[in-house]
Amino acid sequence: MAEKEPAADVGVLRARLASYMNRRRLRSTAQRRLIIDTFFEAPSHVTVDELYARVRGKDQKVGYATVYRALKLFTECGIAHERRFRDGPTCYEIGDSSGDDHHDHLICLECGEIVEFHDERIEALQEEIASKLGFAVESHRHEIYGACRRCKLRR
Amino acid sequence: MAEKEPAADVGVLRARLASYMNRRRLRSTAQRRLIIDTFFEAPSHVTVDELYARVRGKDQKVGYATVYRALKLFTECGIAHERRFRDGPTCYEIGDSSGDDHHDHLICLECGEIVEFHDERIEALQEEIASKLGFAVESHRHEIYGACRRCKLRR
DNA sequence: GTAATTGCAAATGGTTTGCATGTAA
DNA sequence: TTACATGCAAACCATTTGCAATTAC
Repeated sequence: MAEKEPAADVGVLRARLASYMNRRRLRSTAQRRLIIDTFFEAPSHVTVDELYARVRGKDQKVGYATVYRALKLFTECGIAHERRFRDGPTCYEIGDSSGDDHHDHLICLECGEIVEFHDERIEALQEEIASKLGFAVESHRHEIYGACRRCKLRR
Repeated sequence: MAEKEPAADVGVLRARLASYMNRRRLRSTAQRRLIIDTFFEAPSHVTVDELYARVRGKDQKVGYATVYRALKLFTECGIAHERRFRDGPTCYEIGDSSGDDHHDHLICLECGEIVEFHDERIEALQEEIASKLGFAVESHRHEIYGACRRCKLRR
């Protein structure tokens, strides 16, 4: 898994966070700056523990709760998304800068690799099914579990 | 939500449980019989708390852990399935007697109603997407959240 | 009689919160 | 100066487990 893919436009995400914090009169502290920088450097899906470990690697004094609170803040302002796959721990993914970044996930059951996908045909079928059953779709979650290429070959 | 839909063939489910218990030399106790009967009478998706309350309604002495352990047993032998929607509590659904009962869910965000669906076209698209990305599909989870007919009208 | 089962209470694991202290604005 | 933020420990919640007593077989 690459440490850093093209990277959603980090500048836009920083701006969105800044604007949200401004509106709410929240403060820019050393810890928050450290956590946000660390979050952007990390792989696109991190657990709280992983992020906490990375943050602690740079500053031993940051508390666990602070990382939790920061991730909650990032989630609220839309620069991060909470994901809970299977029974695994909650992980956070860096949000797309467009603000409309819906996608679904393929998860490798062996190595944990996560690949994103988006397919309009499936989206359309969902709408069709929902309306047939009388539902108005608001959101959805679609996860496919299996073995990634590498793990398939390894066997 | 109906208390009881046509009901997956309860007899078959009971037989599957019995056979599983036989194989493992597990015992038929009053508590287990009570819990299984209560589970079959309940709506098709119940949380542990709901089931526990129903069981307690019939026998004050049954412990919480016993209900948990029974549900774990039902899940292991395939007559029940664990589902975790959104952040809500884990709920258990009565398994289909056929043993091959894959389906996905539409969940009403207002009243919690759960409707099941299955669509071969989506299944096929999943396979297509996965194989394009090098994955061998093992299972999936697909949940659509929105407003059910009744809740849409109520607004 | 032996091993599985139960009920209780205590332990667990992940997450949140209260509060005194620290600090950005 | 005055909220907001932090770090810690304690609280929380859902779930699991250890154990002595009970019960099915």
